[in-house]
Amino acid sequence: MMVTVPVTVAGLKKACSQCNLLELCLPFGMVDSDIRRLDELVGARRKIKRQQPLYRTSDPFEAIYAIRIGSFKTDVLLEDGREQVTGFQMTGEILGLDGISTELHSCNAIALEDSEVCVIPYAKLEELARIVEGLQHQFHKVMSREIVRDHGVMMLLGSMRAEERLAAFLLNMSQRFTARGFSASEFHLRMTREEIGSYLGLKLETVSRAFSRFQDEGLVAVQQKHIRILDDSGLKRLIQHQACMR
Amino acid sequence: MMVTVPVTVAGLKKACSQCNLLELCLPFGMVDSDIRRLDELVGARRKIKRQQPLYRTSDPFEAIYAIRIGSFKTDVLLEDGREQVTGFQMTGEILGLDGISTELHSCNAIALEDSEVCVIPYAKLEELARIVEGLQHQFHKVMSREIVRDHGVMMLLGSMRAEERLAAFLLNMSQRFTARGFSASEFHLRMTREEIGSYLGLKLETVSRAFSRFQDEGLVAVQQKHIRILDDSGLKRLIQHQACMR
DNA sequence: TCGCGCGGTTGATCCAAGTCAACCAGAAAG
DNA sequence: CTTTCTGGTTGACTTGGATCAACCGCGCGA
Repeated sequence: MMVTVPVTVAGLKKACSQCNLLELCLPFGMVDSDIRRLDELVGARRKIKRQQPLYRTSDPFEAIYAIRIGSFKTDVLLEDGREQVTGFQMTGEILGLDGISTELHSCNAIALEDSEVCVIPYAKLEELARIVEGLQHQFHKVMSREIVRDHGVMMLLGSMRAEERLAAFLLNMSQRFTARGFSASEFHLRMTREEIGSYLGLKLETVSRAFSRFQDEGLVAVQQKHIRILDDSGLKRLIQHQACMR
Repeated sequence: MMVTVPVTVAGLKKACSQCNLLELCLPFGMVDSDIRRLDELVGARRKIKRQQPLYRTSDPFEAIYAIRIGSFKTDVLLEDGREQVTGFQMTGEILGLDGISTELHSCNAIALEDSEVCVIPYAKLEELARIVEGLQHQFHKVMSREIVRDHGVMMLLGSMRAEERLAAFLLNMSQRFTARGFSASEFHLRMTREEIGSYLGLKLETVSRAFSRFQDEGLVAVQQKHIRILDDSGLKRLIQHQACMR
């Protein structure tokens, strides 16, 4: 059943220049005068309720989205129902880049909690990027960063064992929470064990067991979705521990 | 030991407009008049001998590369020596996009055979993309396509079993050879079993065994690197066969 | 307040892929 | 022509993570 998602066509100017997500989002690294020109770019904001899609596979592509509030997962589905979570996105991160290539979205973007995004109409973005050099450059960096991130996930999926994957995941989350001004050592995961498992190429039981083992070893304190990292360097060591076996 | 790679600073104009790779490469979908403007973009060509790097992790990023002749692999290395092959690239495909985000390359690009690339200085590309709308759009599509491709690999690594991964790999190679005017059913792989394994998140023995099983089942004829696909739809079926188990 | 259901944990067992090891074939070097 | 080396195949055995199943506990709605 298709639910129409409320669209706030707020005539709000100053979308970017007054946003405190600046240094995490598309405008990062742009000069103030250029950022002011971005304000005209963000046409509207859109609220997405928990578990609802921002877009779905094969939806026509018209815009990319900057997360203002909340968080998302992206996933691809195989015909037989298998799901692969391809990423988790937090405030300031950009969603929808997958759609540019075919002008259809190639994955689903689902809100992990009640969220809000800035809608950036793609045609407008290209137009403005031709005029504002800083925007062009930043946009390319955002896409490139996504490619680099994906390579990291491939490394994770292709070459690491279960505990290494989870350790890498936790350190990555910690680092991203830090960048947003939250605690590096204590945070709340928005996704289920199953979603973490899908992202890491593991079953939820394996994720759960790895969490328990980390807890036993005093690396983290886990209470459901609430995580406290007790031994950051222990987790880091875990990722490279293979070194001694070669 | 660092080997200086020969750089042909050919003053050859008409780089793109006379290239028969057109419809596979960056200019795909651009109008003729725009393509002619691309000619000034391709500064030089560069030959890379088999096994030699086009660029390496943490090399400064200055240009992206279009493959004219030959093929490459890209990989990332972990401190402990583990290698993850992140992709195999053929003629017309673009290398180096990973470098835009940090202005340092984040992977190694190694020639699988004696190869030649067109060097596209990145600063020049951005400049021209601001003027030539078609170029801008194409370039974005190329980056987006890379992101979508990466998501496919994640699906492969995260959710598929060994034989499914190899089947998907073979079908993908077949499809890309076809696009280049070669036979869809008979081709020569340029990479070793170990490289295929690294790409697919498997050990070379597992790759070898899967090849043998495919051969036994009459799906393909394998003779070292020479592959003949005998039952294309059998391979396709294999990828989705999980459906019946749900 | 109680009961229900979803998400999470834990245990027992199984199996796909990894590991280790021997061997083979073709290409390159002497 | 023989030797060597690299890449590939195959077999025997091991193992990490999947599977199956029971159970727990928190949060929510009646």
